[in-house]
Amino acid sequence: MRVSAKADYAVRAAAELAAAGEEGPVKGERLADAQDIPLQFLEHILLELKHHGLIRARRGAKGGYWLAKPADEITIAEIVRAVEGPIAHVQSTPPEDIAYRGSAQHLQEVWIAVRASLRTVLEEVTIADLVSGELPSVVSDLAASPDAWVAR
Amino acid sequence: MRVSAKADYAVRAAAELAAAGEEGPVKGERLADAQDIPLQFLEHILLELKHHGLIRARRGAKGGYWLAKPADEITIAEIVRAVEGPIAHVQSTPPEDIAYRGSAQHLQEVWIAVRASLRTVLEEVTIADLVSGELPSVVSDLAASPDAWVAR
DNA sequence: GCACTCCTGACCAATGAGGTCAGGAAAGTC
DNA sequence: GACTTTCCTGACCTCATTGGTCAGGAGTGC
Repeated sequence: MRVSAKADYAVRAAAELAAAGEEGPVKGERLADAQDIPLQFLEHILLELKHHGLIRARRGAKGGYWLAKPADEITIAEIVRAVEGPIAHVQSTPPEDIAYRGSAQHLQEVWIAVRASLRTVLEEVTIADLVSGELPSVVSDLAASPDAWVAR
Repeated sequence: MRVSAKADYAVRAAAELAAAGEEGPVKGERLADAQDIPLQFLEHILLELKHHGLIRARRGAKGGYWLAKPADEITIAEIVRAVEGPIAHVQSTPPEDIAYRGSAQHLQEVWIAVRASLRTVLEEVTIADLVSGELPSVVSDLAASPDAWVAR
């Protein structure tokens, strides 16, 4: 139930690419500097994003990375899945494939609801939303409650 | 973003205890059998739940475990926190303590919303709800959508 | 005294997290 | 063609976590 450094880094790098927009390929080093991410680690992450078709790259002088799609067509969920794998799996199996016995019968519905609630946030926010700061209302409503900001 | 075996096991054991109700202490072995959980592993988990004040136990013949509070006062969130630690931390720090730079400024709100959405499910469902199958409407609504049951 | 059951710490193998290092392979420049 | 730049890739490293097992100690009830 935690967010890994990799996922956090990947989203931040994507945001930086979106902000760069049409100004041509952005070097890995610039992304690393802008977001304070270890360069060599970031390169591995960018490679994964590339393999999943979310970004593209060119080598050599004038080389760098750019988004493979418009920023408003890339969701945070896609990025998280690319680097962390499936969301909200239980013991590494998807919740719809689990059968519970006895008193735990209905636990499956709970894990399904957990995944669904994560999706309502992660699949709703695009990189463009993130950069502009205009988050979908589902999300800004959740983040607006003072309760959401306190630890438990 | 995954649910560990420990959390899954812990919730299932708690459900079994709730179902046993007033019939006195339940042996670890019976819980393990009923929910198909490795006994020795389960014992460690039950110990953690006990240390967090969620269950109680007595040794010896006629010994066993029982819930420390009424089942409708124990939420799934409490159980998950007891065995997995804080929910939705980013790189092991709570989202409210992270400061993002540049284009990632608003990422903090996103992670806060992620945590809030998890809480709306996990803090709403009690062990009593789970056993009875009458889940809160927030949760059953989420689980009712066919969309929630398909992988991505 | 004895059986029963929980309690606890030590241990273990496999995996993931969070990186670093070294070199190779394209792309552009002179 | 040589050189520089930048991405690409695999190997490696340390440490913590996951998902357990094992062995024994300590209460409890009869």
